[in-house]
Amino acid sequence: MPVIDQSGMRRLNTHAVLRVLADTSGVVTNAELVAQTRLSRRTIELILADLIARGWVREADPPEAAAAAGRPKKYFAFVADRALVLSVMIVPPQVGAVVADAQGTELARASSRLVNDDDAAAAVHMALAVAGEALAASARDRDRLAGIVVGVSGTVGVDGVVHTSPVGPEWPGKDLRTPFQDAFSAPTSVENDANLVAVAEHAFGAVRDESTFVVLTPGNRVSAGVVIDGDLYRGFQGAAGELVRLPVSGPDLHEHPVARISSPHEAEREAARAILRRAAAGDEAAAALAREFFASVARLVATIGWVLAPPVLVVSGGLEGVEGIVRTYLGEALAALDLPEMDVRVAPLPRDAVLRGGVRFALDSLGADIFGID
Amino acid sequence: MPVIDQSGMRRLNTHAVLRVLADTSGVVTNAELVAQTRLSRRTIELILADLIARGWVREADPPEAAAAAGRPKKYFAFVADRALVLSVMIVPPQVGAVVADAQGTELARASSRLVNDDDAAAAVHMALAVAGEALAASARDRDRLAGIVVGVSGTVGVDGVVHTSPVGPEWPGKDLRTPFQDAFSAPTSVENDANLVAVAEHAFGAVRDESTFVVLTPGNRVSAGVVIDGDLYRGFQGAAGELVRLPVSGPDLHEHPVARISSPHEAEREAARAILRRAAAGDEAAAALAREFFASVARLVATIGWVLAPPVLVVSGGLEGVEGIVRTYLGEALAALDLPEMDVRVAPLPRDAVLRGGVRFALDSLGADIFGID
DNA sequence: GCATATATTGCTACGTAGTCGCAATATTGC
DNA sequence: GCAATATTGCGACTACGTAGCAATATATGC
Repeated sequence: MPVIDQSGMRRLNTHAVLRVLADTSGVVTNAELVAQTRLSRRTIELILADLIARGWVREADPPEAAAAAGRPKKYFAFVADRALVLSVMIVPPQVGAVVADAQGTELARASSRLVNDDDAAAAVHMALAVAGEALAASARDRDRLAGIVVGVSGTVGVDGVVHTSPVGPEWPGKDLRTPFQDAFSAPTSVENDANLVAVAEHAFGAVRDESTFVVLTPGNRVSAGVVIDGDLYRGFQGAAGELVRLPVSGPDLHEHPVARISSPHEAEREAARAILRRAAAGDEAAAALAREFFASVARLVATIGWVLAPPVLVVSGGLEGVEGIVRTYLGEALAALDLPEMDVRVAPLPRDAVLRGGVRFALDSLGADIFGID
Repeated sequence: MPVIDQSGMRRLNTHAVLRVLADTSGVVTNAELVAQTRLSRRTIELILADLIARGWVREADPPEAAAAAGRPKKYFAFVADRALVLSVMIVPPQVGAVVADAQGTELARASSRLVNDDDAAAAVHMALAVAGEALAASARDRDRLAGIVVGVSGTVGVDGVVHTSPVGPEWPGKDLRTPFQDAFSAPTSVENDANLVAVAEHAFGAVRDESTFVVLTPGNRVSAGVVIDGDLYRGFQGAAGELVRLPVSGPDLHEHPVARISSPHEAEREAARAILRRAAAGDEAAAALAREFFASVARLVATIGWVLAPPVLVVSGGLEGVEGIVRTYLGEALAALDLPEMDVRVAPLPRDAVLRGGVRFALDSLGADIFGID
């Protein structure tokens, strides 16, 4: 049980004020902060004075057409770029990086492509370069960097070491935390890319309204991101949701033509989508493939359902433009199975899901640390 | 984000002191409380004075042979029975109740047997009577009752209404919360019995050292209790871990003779155990049955493993006296499968697991409420 | 039995943080 | 310009935790 003294109380209340500021886009007044924090105006004033001194808040000009009788309000604005986060993606053949401020606003990005998926050292080297590029492009002081998140295919331990990888044999055992931590001197965490997709679906995707859900990306890169009460659940060695080796998938599903729907290679995704479009257009051979594939996806959904019973399950992946077809075939396949009550949603990946999820995750996991509190 | 003022700070610190007191069996001194809470002695003194006035603490006699140079210490004792919890179990044909104090010490118990498993109304009636009996036997003031937990077979919504039941068709739809809440006027929650077993394994069973684990009770009453970061995970409508309808179980597993190992009827459990003992003694027919059953259990373990990757999975159930045999057969079956890294433990049910788990769960879920704080 | 050593208590003084409320102030509307 | 008004600025107050000194109750040595 935590105990608290006056200075701890002040830290807590300062954090609450900063949270409100960070969640507000424009300028705020004293009165708004009082209403949202339930602290007295005097306390808000004192905390704001402190935050201004520490560079987190600045007095702002009143917005247009904000004139009323009485003494005019003071307006304050959050200095969002006083702290930055870096979100890096290493999903061969793609490498990317985004720099965002403490509000999650993207300030800069950079990306590149790898020539050889399995060359882990080259991939890390490229990712470091791309991250440096994005940081330079943000034109912000590097020592404002408060945290780094690296999203990568495969399972990763809390120590940032890749445990298993669908990419190639050179990846397991690779430490992805240290290079970034050393290069940019900021606390770094490494996460499975599907987990970051789940965070993205939560923050700006199909489950904005939920706090417990599973995001399933079916296909030859099948995996699931599990969020429970708003927190990612990783499992031991990050292996939660690693459904590739689940017996129900069916032994040769990974070779299935439609399974390429979740490939990181756009050409393969497009080939899979083409099959679905042909199926929808009446091609019987394509329809048979689709039924076969989604019967297997449905078995996965049922398995997750009976083990975890998430209120909501999102089927996400390379579904741009074929959501309707997916919904139809998956719905048919699900109807044939015994399922617990749950809301199965089909959604395309939010744009830049891994990188944007990484930004969100970095901000969430840094918590109060991003403000330099406790 | 929570804000806090001085009175909130005092409540928090009072709670911390109460927690230390509740976790301590004997008497404590001022100095011990200072060391454990990191509050100043003065603050401890003031909080203790308040707690004495409110009846939670009394000054106690010094323990034997506690004489040393200097002014003698003051000793304080926690008045554990200032608040009580009631743990009720309705697992036909068994009904039971335990009354415990705020430290979880059992003060009284009562139990009975039902004649007809499926008569839900009679079962509730009986459970209310048994609970009243236990309360009377505790010889404590009834208005000290701070919370009630009812453990029942099947899935239960957060509203205390049975959702699905392995017992019989009369159970789904039955509201189990209201009768107890009304009869004893205390906040009541209804939980799946396997979940309470998981809590018991955590508190005094095979996973005392873990905070994330799954407790799997295989057999015809197969179900799993999922604990994540120390908290029970229920799933939508309490359906998490409801593995009965999972395809991998195999269609006729529920009829399997060894599956009776988790029956609530002792005679059936004994019959299943007898088969395992015969198998261990060299009976080939029995061994074949055992292999068949544990192959199916192993598939369940693998499924849970790939979905959740719990660091630890406990196989629990009516295993008294046959743990070794179970370990052997399960070990063999697991070796034949592709599993994520996890620690699979075989453990007998802790004695009175459901009722004792219920007591623990009641205390945990009441949190600070049991002390009347916030 | 009395003085001394010692550890703990009882209590006062103090600093910090949140709240309350009054007077000063800057603006609009007439 | 003057009244009306909403907000600021700030002093007074209270609650809580902390620091530290003096009083106190016991054991021990002579």
